[in-house]
Amino acid sequence: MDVKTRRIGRPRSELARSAVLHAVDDLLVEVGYAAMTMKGIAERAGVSRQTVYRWWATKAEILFEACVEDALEELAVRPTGAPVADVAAYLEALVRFLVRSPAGAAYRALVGEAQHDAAVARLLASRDLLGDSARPVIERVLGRAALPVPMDQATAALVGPAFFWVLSGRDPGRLDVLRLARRFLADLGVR
Amino acid sequence: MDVKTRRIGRPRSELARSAVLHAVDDLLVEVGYAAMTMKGIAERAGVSRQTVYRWWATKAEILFEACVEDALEELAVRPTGAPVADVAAYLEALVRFLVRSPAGAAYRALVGEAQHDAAVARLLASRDLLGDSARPVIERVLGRAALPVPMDQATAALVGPAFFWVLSGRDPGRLDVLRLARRFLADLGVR
Amino acid sequence: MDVKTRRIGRPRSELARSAVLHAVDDLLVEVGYAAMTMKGIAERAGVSRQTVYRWWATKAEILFEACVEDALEELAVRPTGAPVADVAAYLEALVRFLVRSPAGAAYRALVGEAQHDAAVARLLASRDLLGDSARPVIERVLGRAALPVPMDQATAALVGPAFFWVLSGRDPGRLDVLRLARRFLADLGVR
Amino acid sequence: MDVKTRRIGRPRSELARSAVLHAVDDLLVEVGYAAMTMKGIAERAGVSRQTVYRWWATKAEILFEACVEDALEELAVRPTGAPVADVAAYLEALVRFLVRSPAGAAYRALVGEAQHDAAVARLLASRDLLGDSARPVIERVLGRAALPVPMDQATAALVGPAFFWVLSGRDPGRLDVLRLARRFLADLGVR
DNA sequence: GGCTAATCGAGACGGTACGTCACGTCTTACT
DNA sequence: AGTAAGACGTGACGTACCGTCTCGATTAGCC
Repeated sequence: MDVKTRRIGRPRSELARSAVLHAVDDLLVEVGYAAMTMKGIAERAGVSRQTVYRWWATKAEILFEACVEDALEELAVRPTGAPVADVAAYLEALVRFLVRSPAGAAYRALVGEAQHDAAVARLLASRDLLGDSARPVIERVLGRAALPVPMDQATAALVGPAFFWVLSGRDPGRLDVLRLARRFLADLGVR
Repeated sequence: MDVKTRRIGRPRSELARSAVLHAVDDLLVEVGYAAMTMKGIAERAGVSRQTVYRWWATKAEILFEACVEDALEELAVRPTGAPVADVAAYLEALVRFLVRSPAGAAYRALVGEAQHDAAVARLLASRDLLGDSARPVIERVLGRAALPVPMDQATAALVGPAFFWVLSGRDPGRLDVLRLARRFLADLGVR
Repeated sequence: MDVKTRRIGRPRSELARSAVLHAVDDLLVEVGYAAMTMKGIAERAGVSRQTVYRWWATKAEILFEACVEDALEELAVRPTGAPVADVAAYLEALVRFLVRSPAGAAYRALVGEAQHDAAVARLLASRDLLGDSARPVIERVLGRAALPVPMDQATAALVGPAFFWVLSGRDPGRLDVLRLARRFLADLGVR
Repeated sequence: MDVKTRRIGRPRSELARSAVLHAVDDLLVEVGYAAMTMKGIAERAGVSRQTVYRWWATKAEILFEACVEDALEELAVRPTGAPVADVAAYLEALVRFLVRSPAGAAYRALVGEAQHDAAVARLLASRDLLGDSARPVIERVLGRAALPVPMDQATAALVGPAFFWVLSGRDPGRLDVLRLARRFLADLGVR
């Protein structure tokens, strides 16, 4: 540990930290974002309310910290060599993340909150989880070809339809991932 | 007046109803969704809290009622005869709606809330505002040609990228609407 | 009916009046005074709220009107000829009235309310139910003898102990009515 | 400090406690029992509503806590040596307490409430203020003589007439305290 | 081993909004 | 004019959570 960050006094309890993060994960699934309160998180974590407030200002902050690592992992797909398969696999992982994963539920909750809370919007903007996960897929299928549009336009084209499908409450099973993948590649000029 | 709609007792005050709907519109802009409370709505509307609760169970319900008509109007675009222009105009209207319009702000807030409130999700699902606005555009540019994919897939393809762009907090001015329109039409096989 | 008291318009509904008085009786027993509301009375009587308010200003007024006749009847005792028996019988009737009778419950409720509501106090003062019921008993046992104290002092001496006993929540069965009767008569100088 | 009384967490604010008790005293005099609300008490005491609810469930509980000490003090009379004078002085103190004292007003309000609220009845029964104040007077005038009746019957005989006189709204100035004292002593067989 | 300092738990504090209830008034149509 | 129906503004109810605060207890590094 860095000498500068060494501080006297009782060190922060790693137990308390992880208990809070797990409590948030659990509570999001059990009671939902709206019904999740700082008080409830503290009680569920077996930690005092003061301790929660000492380290996080809002439940959004806790949730964000709790879901970032999981999100990155769940959105990474292994390359197969076939562009269509790669893109389709990514889209499937994306839908699965948004619909099934606790981290995805947290992410959707945060996106929702960001629509009416500027602080949460800033928090989300600090880490473009979906864009960052789409970029390596796009770069891989392009190979050495040039990207005909800016990267963020490309990621929006790739991610957008699935994102809208899920967030507007449509049945995830009915999304035609393969067709979306083909369209996307055709548009990029791949194959 | 219709015999069926004749009711005994004091009739509902149209003044109170519209005052509440306007108050909700104003408050959403001024304080945002999260800080908007039933109490605040009642006070802003100059109406009793009880009256608000008599007719709406949640602020989401009020917001939904307040934004539906505006949304339909703002998302309707006049046909120009040129498919690319029509689609691009629709996308521009969609982005403008989501970003600038009070009704669009309400809609975004509701979509956000729907991510962690099943009742709001049901409310939104009862009226597919974006899908319904996209369908006539798609039908018009198709003319007599057949739609190669189910309509909801097509609307998702059209709406999704712009929807994601806005909800993920990207700069609306940097979205290449024309390119999205061309891609969409190419994919439909139009022209 | 007197020509002078004839009024134009729809005459007062006797059905509504008695329905309200009965509803008050029932509700006092079922839910108690505190939980008895004007709204509840109206609903129980099958009468509109407005009709209740038109004729009575408070639930105390209704209750008073509902209990006066019953009270007078229940507090009247038949003379036996023996002073001690007469007085004891009266005290027993008094305790029974206060403890068991619905009208007595109403009376106790009104006495209670009168302690912190001047209007109810005036209402009760307009009809000295307990004093009026004690007076004939006292006059009878006195016969032609003169009352050595003012009548209200005598009624207080007679009624007071039993009244306190019941209103202070003591067990009614443990009150020694016979002894109270003997003391009272001794003090009056009877026999 | 005693180990048992040591408590973790922030200790209860004595300021808040006494502010509430004083507020209740004041409000009873100013607005009366019925118009006294938990909200009003909190505001008058400069204390949050939650704090009031944390320590007392009803306004009756607050009132009871506020009046017990005062009542005991005001109902204690100094012995003079003369039984008639002692008893008469007690009755005068009793009437003064019930009619003039704020604590007495609180007591009357509670007795009233107890007639239609079982919880208040229990509260009052837990502390027989009037009986407890009468007992020492009775024991003193008795000296070494035996009490010919159970103590509660004796206290009822002593307290009852004055209690009834006041609670039935009669003019306190017209109560013949001296005569009541003489009758009471004669009945006990004193002198 | 004592001192300093930050953390932790517990829980009371003043606030504010919640959703409900009853209040008493009113506006309708009907009788 | 009286009535049933029912919406209206008002305001207290009791609860929940907010974010802050004051405690005592704990746990480290430093002298």
